[in-house]
Amino acid sequence: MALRHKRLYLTTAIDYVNSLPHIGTAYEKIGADVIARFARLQGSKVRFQMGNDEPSVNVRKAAEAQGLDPLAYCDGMAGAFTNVWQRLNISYDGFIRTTNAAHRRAVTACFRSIAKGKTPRRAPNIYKKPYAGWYCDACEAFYQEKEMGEGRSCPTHRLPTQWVEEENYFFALSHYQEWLASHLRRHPEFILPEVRRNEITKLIASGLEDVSISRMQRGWGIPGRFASWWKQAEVVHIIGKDITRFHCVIWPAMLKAAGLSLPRTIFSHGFVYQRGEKMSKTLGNVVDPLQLVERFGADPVRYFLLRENSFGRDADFTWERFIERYNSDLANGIGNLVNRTVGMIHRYCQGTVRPARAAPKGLPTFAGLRKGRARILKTMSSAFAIDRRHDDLAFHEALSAIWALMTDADQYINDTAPWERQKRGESEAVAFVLYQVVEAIRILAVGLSPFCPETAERIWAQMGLDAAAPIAAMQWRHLVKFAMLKKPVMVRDPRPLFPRIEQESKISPQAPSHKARGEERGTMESELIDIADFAKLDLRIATVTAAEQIEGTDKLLKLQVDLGTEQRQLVAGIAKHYPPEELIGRQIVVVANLKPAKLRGVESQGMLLAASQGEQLSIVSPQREVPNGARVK
RNA sequence: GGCGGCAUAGCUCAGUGGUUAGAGCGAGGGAUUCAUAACCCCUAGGUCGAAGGUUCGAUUCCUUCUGCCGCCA
Repeated sequence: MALRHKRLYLTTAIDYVNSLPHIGTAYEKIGADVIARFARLQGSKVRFQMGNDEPSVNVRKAAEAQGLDPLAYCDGMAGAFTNVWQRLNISYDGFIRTTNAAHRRAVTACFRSIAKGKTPRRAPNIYKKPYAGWYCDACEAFYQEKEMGEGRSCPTHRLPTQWVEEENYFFALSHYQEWLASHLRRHPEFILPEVRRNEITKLIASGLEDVSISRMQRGWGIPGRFASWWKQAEVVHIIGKDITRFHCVIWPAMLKAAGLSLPRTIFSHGFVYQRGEKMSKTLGNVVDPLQLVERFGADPVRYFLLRENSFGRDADFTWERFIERYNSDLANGIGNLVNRTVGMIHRYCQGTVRPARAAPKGLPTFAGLRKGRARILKTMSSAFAIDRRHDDLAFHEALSAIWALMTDADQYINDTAPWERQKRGESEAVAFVLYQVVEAIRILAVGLSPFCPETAERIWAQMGLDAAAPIAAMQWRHLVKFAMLKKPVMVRDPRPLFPRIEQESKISPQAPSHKARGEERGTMESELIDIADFAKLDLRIATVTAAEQIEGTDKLLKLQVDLGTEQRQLVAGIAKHYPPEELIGRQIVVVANLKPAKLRGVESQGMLLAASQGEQLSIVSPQREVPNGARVK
């Protein structure tokens, strides 16, 4: 089954608006968006629904803190949220706010039909019962005596709780226990991945208690918790693993009670950690998706999060890995492939790609093209198949299938070396090689389009493929066919899709304007070292006593150096910059406590320091002569 | 405390009851120049968390332990 349906109703959790979306919130929407886009690519009709959950005590407090009316505050947050989603290219069709009149009406109607109905045990779904207990405003929850800390403080906020007595409406969740259990047995794909399903299965088996659904006086607007639940009949619902319980137990039971159909699947995704730690405002390690998008664009962010892990698992965000992925996969990978291909088409084919049938004789065919396409089709189909055989949404596998074809294309180019054929006048062969590579890039772009829609479009435009058909018109089935081009197309000027992130910016990857916000303090600190780290280096002055080129290499020199107390042999990759004789007698700086290593079979007992940038290189020497063995610090 | 999951190369992860346990990234070397110092080729000898057990044989099965994580109490 799974996404083969003609219609897909896809929803995400609705977000609380007491703080701006962070990268974990974005993870959910990005994952859902990829599903939506893939389903559209397969020809399904998709309704992709997101929203904000507005009325709550915390929101009221946040609004008050800013001197705003709650609704005005929520209006502002709704704008802020949708702005982030738009910047991330989340293709939602509807954005609901729980304060919307339409939503209120729907909830009220839903509530009424629940109230009218009976439980499977023929009792009223909703009943009134006085309730009294210790209540925490911040959590909006009651606590048992034993759960609370000293002075009856709330266990999470450590704030004093209050004794509250109120008339409460209860939903008879306990009566739905058997029904839920059997639904789960019959429809294992109702909760995915399996870990989460098992948790819920056990929770249900251990017994369910009725839940209070009213908190009339405490919030503002619509009554309490009930407002969190949607009334819509959905097919696939994407949520975070923290709210599995509510969305997989209480919500389905209420839908059932209201006589509504259930979602086919509730998929519970993982979290995004920052350097293995939970992101939190107190730790100051919250990664702002907007900042990332402003600096790198939406696609690198989307790509990174989806490439690092399958969707059900936790992802970890670190600047190092982000930059690593960006440079190696995006800049050096897809970016460079498109760039070199477009460049060659300009140079060798007057900027024109011509469809061709058969390869000129003597030219190796691009065997990887067929194979790669088949693999992409297969892997992507199963990666998006949300069913019990495919427990997880394996976005990362889909991406690695796409990348495998990309690598093959690079290899094919190197093997056939169009630049050499061009010199030999084999223009027909050159044109055919490039035509096949364009075909590969076309497949890559379509496969990539759910993940990185902007990039797919840019590739499309740069290759001139939009002259044949807009990428939006591309369907999954177009990947099955080879030779889509009917007539020649002109490529545009090559423009790098992803400029490399250079080494320098590694130290502070975030834009300077954001530094002051102090949001990534965790990252900043971890990239600084303290004096003890520096002290680990044993840097010493030495004089070069002998130097010779290592045979069979053009970069390596073998040096003998006098460290004062001992002689050492070093291997240094500076032969292109220094003839051996120029080094003899010169003083250098040596890392004396470096683990020895063998380079081309020659042992190197340390390394010399040199400064380099681009083609320039200079060894580091003391400005005045000092005794050999002198410590550098 | 109960239940469950995980622990594999520097990093992120695949994987299998059996001759030499894999990939990507990083690192080193080579080759090359169409390209964003890129692409391509070669190089990783890792007690497969620890200890026992089952087996002709275990990283892969079982038990215990340790560490981390999740759910629950």
